Amino acid sequence: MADNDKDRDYLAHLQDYYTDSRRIPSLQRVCELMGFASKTAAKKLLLRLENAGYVERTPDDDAWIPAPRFFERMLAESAVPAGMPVAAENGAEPFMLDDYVVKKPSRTVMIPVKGDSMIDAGIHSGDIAVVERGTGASKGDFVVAIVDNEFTLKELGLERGRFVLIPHNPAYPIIRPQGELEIFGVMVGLVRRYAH
Amino acid sequence: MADNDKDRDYLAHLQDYYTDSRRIPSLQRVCELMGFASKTAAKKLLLRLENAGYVERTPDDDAWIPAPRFFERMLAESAVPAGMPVAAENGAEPFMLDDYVVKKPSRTVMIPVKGDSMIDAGIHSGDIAVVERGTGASKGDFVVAIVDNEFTLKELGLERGRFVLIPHNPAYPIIRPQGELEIFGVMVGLVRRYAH
DNA sequence: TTGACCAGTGTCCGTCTGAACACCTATCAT
DNA sequence: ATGATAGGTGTTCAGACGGACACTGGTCAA
Repeated sequence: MADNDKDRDYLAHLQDYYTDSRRIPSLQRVCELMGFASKTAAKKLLLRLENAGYVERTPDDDAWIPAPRFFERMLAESAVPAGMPVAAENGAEPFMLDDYVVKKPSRTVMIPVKGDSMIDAGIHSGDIAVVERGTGASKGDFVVAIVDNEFTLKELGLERGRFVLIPHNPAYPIIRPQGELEIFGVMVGLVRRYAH
Repeated sequence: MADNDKDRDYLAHLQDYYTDSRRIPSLQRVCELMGFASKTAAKKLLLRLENAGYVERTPDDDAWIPAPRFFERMLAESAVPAGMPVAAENGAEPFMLDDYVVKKPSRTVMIPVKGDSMIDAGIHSGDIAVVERGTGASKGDFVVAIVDNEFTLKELGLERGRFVLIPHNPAYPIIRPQGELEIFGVMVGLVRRYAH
């Protein structure tokens, strides 16, 4: 009932196709992708995947669309490569990147990081900060504040009862806002991409 | 050439449809949605939206798919500073992070980072490395290698014609493998979560 | 006034699509 | 041995789909 090895491979092909084309292909294209000779095979495959929770039908029932599980990735257990590369896939559990880092989608925004004021916290220029708005910030949180009409990512500190913004880079000074400190949101995650 | 008021409204309908069905509807359904009587109107609308960068064709040119601008949302509420950095709202498209960091789903594995040997590169213990397998690694890439039957994340260096593994932490030595260097994959991304 | 432009109409047509059905053939428990 | 099950083939068929084309009616600048 669950997905066997072959279906897993088919699913991988579908996922690759989806990242390129952002849609589930037609039955004919599924045949081309998987090497099927008959559209019936493609349809049965999709039904199997639907049963396993990877794809579903639109509300109007006129097309296939990815279901949440479609975007699962494999999380390896770093401790055990166990020699064989294949084994790494065995010791892996499903993992959803977006769910991992985004808890409140409607209140979450991505903000590119500029500058190196947080470099000592492992936050580089060009990284993307995952920021949750409307959440109460407390001492020690990394927050995106609005200072001088600009976004600033800093650690929220407390100094004699007043909030201050602490950079993680000795070259930058602690910011002590005179008026009210306007906090845009709390940083809940970080995403970085390595070009290569 | 840009979008006028009416097209803006049409786009909103399309976006609503997309959040329900996660696909761009067929020309006929566009007609139903917008109240068109002729499919030609629908097609021309899509062409206009394509021109404005909201939708695009699949690589195989056999269907419409949303383009990046399709997921734009006005961040209008709450006085946003002028010249604010490009903030992509999530909400409508819950899978943006995944797109951002994963290019080849079938070959991508998430591996939790252990230890602080890459701390100077902004990679902390507990972070999750996004690793692409089967991609040729070259000097300067961050790679996951298999050393002593364990995963190791290091920079791939070249030393007198031999590959070496360079940690980004002065407390760790450069690893010079005697035999063949077994490379599991190339690090293409990083995901971190801040508990709060 | 005129003409260009553009959103939208109406219609035709080839083809791509998905549904349905009969059939084949490994695998596997009985 | 023998069914039953399940993945896959081959074929037919109605209709949905998108492309193309001629046309209409507003708007706006010349």
